[in-house]
Amino acid sequence: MQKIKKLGYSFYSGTDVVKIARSLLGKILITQFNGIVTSGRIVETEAYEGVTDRASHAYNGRRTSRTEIMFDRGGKAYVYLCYGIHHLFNIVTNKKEVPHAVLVRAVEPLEGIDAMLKRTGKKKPGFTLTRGPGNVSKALGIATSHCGCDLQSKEICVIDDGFRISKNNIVASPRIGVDYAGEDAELMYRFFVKGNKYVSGKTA
DNA sequence: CGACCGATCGTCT
DNA sequence: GACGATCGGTCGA
Repeated sequence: MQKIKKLGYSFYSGTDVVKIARSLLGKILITQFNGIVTSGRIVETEAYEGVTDRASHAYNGRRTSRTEIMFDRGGKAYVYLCYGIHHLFNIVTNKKEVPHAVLVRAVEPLEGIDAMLKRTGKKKPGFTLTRGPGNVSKALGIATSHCGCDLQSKEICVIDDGFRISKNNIVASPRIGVDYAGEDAELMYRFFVKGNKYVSGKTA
């Protein structure tokens, strides 16, 4: 039996969001809504570095009712609607008033695959089930109504089950879909597990 | 394959 | 009134 522990505030309150995004690879994201448990191992993340990052919703200190939760302490969920269809799940990091966040772009399904199939309307488990941020939220049942949810709660949390990914199996790349961010679009703020079939976009 | 396109709506200008 | 931190289907090479 390996050691399993829920990630706490000390993990999320770290000041280096890029490092946290990398550390989240291999951790397990669990949701429990209405008694239904679904979980998956995180295999792809992106860091959004708040006020200095043109790709971030909080760039230049932009603070609105939508982005308000990012200014809270690390360890909260930031969920927002993209393209009117997709609910994207982010983890708020750093201290209060520092709006850093990590977008979870892909997980590898573990528990509750039946529930995931039901939620996504897919018939068979496949690599597209939890590939890409829209699909992750859909499969795990995360919606904008969960924005602000505390990751110490039983509804949404991340655990470390002792699984480790070796350094040479972690790849860094520019983020996806942020071409509007100018030079910041080139930052190597995306991390994923080399060769994992659930990783979205180009895996080179 | 890759390129293109429609869906769909809250948020910000 | 325009526009996304997207997805999946379709079309053509």
